[in-house]
Amino acid sequence: MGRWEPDSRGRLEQAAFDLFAERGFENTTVAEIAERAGLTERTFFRQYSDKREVLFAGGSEFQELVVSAIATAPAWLPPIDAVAAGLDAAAALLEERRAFARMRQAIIAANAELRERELIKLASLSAAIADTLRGRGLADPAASLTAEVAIAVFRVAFERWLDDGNQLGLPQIMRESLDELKAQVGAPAPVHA
Amino acid sequence: MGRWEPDSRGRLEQAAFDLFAERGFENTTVAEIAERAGLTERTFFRQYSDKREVLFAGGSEFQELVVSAIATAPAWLPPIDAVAAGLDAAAALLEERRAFARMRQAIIAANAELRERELIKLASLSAAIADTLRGRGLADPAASLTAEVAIAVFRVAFERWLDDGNQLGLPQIMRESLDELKAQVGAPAPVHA
DNA sequence: GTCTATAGTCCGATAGAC
DNA sequence: GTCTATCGGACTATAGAC
Repeated sequence: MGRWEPDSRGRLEQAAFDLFAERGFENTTVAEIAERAGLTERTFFRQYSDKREVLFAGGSEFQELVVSAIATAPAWLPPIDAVAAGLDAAAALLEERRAFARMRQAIIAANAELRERELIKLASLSAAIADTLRGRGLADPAASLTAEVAIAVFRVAFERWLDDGNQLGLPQIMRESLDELKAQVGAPAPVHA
Repeated sequence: MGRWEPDSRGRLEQAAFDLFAERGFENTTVAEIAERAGLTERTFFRQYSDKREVLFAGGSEFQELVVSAIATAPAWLPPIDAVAAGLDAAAALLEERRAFARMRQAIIAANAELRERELIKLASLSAAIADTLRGRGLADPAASLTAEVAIAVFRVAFERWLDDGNQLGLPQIMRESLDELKAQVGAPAPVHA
């Protein structure tokens, strides 16, 4: 046991999440978050590069899960199907945390700065996926494009899953979205005169 | 003629661009931009919601160009090909401003906040494209997915065009990227045991 | 056009763990 | 001793309020 209460990170994240949910991101100061966690502003900034980052702390584990699912998919799978395996892994994880995911997404949707931060996290995930695909022997630009497609499917499916009173599970929505995309992209180009 | 020098927006944009290029985004204060443009800090913030926005002022015309190209594409074109027409229009515009585009992209790439802002502008473009596709009668989620694919192709092609000593023109790189994506997504899924 | 709150940085001090 | 985590206060620039 140290001089201080343990798990300062967890306390900061919990406090931030609660306050953002209660009164919104911009009506919450870092000082208030720190105070609720029994810490100081200075400690907050030592743990998180900025105020937004506290909401995205879990992202790196998520990224590792997706990347490792793609990396360990059978070598004979075409890239788009390896990527589908990554989406399955992501879907399985999120499926268990639907209530939390919805609250978190509501906080993010309500604030432009948070939406920006979310996009850059997805871009980072896309870059990591592209890297993994290159590791499977896929050259650029195919690797980057396939990774972007994965993110597109994820984003659209995730939103549909949270949105309405959708009865379907996320894994299934993911697969349907990927099929829909294949249908669109594969549409035969008509012959012009 | 008014009491002040004309074109305060243009002067602010020029001053900001020059200063960002010289010493970087974060080493430039809004006060310095305003001073170089012969205006005050207050005037800057009346024109632009924040310091980053001055670099993205031209974005709305770009968006309108792309959207109108998609909207006016022949109705019998499948969505993915209508979107390709939009990419052609974008490519033609940028092709003429390669030097400017490269400098601007270098400024953006050097700063995380600017990269975030760029991503949200692309997300807004994606939403506008999806809207246009829905106007052509394409239902969701196909409209959103196709729009995301368009952005993915644009992003990858644009980067390749600026990157190396690439001799190819942007329109051609765009088309090649779209074909590459079609090849990846259309790859037949193998049959498992 | 002035005034102010907040984000975020920098320097240093402190106190336990190892 | 070294390492690491906390706290304190002063400071600048952004951005919004008045």
